[in-house]
Amino acid sequence: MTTDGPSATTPGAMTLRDHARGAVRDEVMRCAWLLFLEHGFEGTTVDQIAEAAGMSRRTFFRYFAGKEQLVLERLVESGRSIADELAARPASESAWSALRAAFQAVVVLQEQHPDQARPLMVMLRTEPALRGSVLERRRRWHELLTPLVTARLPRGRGAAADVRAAAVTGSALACLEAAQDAWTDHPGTSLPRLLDQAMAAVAPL
Amino acid sequence: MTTDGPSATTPGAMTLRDHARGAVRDEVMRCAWLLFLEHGFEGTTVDQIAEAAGMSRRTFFRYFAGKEQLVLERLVESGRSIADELAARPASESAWSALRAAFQAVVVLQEQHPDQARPLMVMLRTEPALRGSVLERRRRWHELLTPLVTARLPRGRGAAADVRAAAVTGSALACLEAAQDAWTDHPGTSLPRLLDQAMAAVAPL
DNA sequence: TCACGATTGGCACGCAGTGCCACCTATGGC
DNA sequence: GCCATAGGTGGCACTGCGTGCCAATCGTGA
Repeated sequence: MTTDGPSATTPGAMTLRDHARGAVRDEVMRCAWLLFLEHGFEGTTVDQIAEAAGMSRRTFFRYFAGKEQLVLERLVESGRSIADELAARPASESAWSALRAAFQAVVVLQEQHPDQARPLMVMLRTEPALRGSVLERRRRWHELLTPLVTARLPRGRGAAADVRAAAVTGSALACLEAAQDAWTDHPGTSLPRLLDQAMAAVAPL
Repeated sequence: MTTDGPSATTPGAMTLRDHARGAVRDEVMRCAWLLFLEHGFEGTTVDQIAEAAGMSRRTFFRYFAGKEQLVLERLVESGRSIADELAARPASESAWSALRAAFQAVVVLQEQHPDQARPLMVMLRTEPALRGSVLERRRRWHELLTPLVTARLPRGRGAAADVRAAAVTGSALACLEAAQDAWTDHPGTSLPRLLDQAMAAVAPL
């Protein structure tokens, strides 16, 4: 019994239980989100979430490893899509340009649903307890993307190869964050445009 | 009564109490560090730290806002020094080069005391509870450095100016982290050299 | 109908952090 | 010397998160 959802080892085998489990998870996240919007993240207790979702506190912890997981869940999903996009870019493309292109799907998705994305962004920066989750997301995306970036960099040996790919990946993610922050602060701006400006300010696209 | 140490509003007025308070804080941090090395961060309880330092649990929380603070303390200090170095660089220097130079002091200091720095780095990456602290440090450094970086960038207007400075600062910090990570993983490497490689891989120095 | 596994909920922990209050101690005025 | 005051200290109780354990329950198949 894990809290990771449908077993990742057998992706094709979605049993009836897995579907039910997924539905329950979605419902809990929906209830929790409403409470977060009303009372904030810290101001909402697990007991309240469990009650709103119609389950006991103990059962809640069988579906989610913790309260943070409710927020983290949404963030980590996009990482896979970025990695897929990056892998699909032509091999001739530079790492920086490929990363910019790989971010496009996430950025567009975010801009299409500002009513969902903006409150989330605000909450992530407002609530101190959630700052760890942001780093966690960043870390996982970094882990996912770094090997793909390595392939697009001139060959190096030893620690030099590692550090370059990590630096490029981390910088790109920093640009993404900067763009998202600016977009959150300045309503009416275009997120893809901000991302272009951010990444162009660091290295030529 | 705060937990921020000597009152920041009157930096010159170090009363006798402030000195005593500082000494106690140092001693608690020393005791805590020994326990962290032995049992890990999560494996050490506040009660153990308080007992080792010869005070009650309640009193501990009057000196530190929480257990994380014991680790965070050491990290945030360096931020001021980086900001000072950056402000002291010639105005003609590019933002990227100035940032590289501003990191030098911290990087050299870290390399001079690997026996202290390495376990800290390892702990920061190993303990999930400390990941939030890392982000917190990063965030504060970012806040400190961004305005200084803005001055070294070509003029922009509105959100464009903000996002560029934030992106450049964030990228530089990402390079620093990448270099520190590689240095932690590969004993015997030169941290300043790794930082050069990291930053050069993103933008020309 | 029975047996089996999975889910659930309740209970009791341990740990972090906080508010409140009583105690002690150092300092200064009388 | 005596007392008043302020600040440090410790104890107690409380909320909240997260976990281990166990009994009750539900669904499924034999």
